[in-house]
Amino acid sequence: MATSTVENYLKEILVITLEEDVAKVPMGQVAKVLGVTPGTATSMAKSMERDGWIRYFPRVGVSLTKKGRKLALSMLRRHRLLETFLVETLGLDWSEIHVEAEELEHAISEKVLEKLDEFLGRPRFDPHGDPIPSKGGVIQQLASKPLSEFKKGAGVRIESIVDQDKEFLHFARKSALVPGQIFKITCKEDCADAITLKTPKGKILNLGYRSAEKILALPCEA
Amino acid sequence: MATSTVENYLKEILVITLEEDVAKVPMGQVAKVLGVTPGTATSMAKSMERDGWIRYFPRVGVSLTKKGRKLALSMLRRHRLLETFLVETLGLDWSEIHVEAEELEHAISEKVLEKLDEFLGRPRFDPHGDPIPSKGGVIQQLASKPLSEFKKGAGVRIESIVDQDKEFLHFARKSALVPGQIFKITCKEDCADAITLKTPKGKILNLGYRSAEKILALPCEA
DNA sequence: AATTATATTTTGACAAATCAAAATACTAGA
DNA sequence: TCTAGTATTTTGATTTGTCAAAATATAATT
Repeated sequence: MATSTVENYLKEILVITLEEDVAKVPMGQVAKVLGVTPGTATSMAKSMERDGWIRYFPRVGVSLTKKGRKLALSMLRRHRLLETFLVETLGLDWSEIHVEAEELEHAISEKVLEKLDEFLGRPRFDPHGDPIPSKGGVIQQLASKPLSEFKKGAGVRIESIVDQDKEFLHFARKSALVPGQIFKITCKEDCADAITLKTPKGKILNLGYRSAEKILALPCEA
Repeated sequence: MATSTVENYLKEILVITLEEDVAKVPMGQVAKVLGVTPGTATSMAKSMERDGWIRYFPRVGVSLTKKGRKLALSMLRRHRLLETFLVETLGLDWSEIHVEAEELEHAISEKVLEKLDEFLGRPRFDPHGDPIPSKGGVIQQLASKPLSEFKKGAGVRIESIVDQDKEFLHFARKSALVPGQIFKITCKEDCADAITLKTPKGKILNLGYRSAEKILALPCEA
């Protein structure tokens, strides 16, 4: 049985692996996302390798074993289903759910999770627009990319907000930068690092690249 | 901040205090309900006293401080609200909810709990019939007593099932021994340690004292 | 009261998860 | 290639919660 610390390490390693599409995650990054010192991450890596959760390549990084990936996916499923529940059923604020789900995901059993999934109508995406892994551990990976990487004139559908910062999320929602929302990129100026979006209704929105990089979107017919 | 181990100790000490109406809970009993060795309970008692959760009387037992009682009541509230949610909303089986709530109660925040309470319509009793402490920490204590302590001819209303054993709960439900159900005690034989109940509809049920002790009831007009 | 039984406490040990700070290895620039 | 800077690992220490087994205190029985 994995402790909830181990579950956290696994989940974060998986998320980085998926998001950055890398094979091995360096220890520094692991330490950073988990908020521990590098030394702690190293010693955890060793004990997790001992228990068969990950492979540890000294001075290079870690990757998930089959067993580790399975549990990591299960944690991600829990996390995202719980976020969905917190928003859809209990009406919590978008910006609060991450922290809450972070705690609950370690306490909810498979059985309760299944009931919850059923109760929610087996959603495929969480409120941030991220895909919810299936019970069997299949995760639908979308080829979404940051808003800043689209070309002028492109139609986009917001997929997810990378930055979980409370204030940023608040701003995003105020500006209709929510998963599912469709925009057209009407203007893009690399030198000024500015991008201009337009909703189908004609509403205009200006973003700097720093913000545009935090918003993932899919190409779509505008 | 209390660890979830401390939360468990506090909750169990409170439950014993309420159920047995005693001032101090001996260490042996603490150890037993928490499933640890007596030595562990003693050392926990010391550190919990150090942190102001309980008062520890060597060779006698422990009692809750104001601060400890407050947290214990909050844990009990969490536990019972969660049990209610698991049964009412997710449709889990009566016999499964205790274990599940035991985990979730440490992970759910005040904020989520409030939303859940609202969602459930602010219930006052959990599925076992036990009172749910209010947000302010008020718990409605009923003068219920074991079925075995009523006299022949008495009318009783089942209040709760003490034994959380899966099989016993199953049996209880099958036999209509559920909170709210009304019976009349038609026969009671101390020597044979047997008790006979009758529902208003005339259905007959025989119980040994061992079982009858596990079922709490209130006197009522039969 | 003396002995036996039971409950509680002590002691010494352990695993998990962490930190700070020193040591080491790697990388990139000059 | 050498050096300076960065990333990683080691080392030694700490806290929490636990156990087993020995020691001690209290209660019960004869």
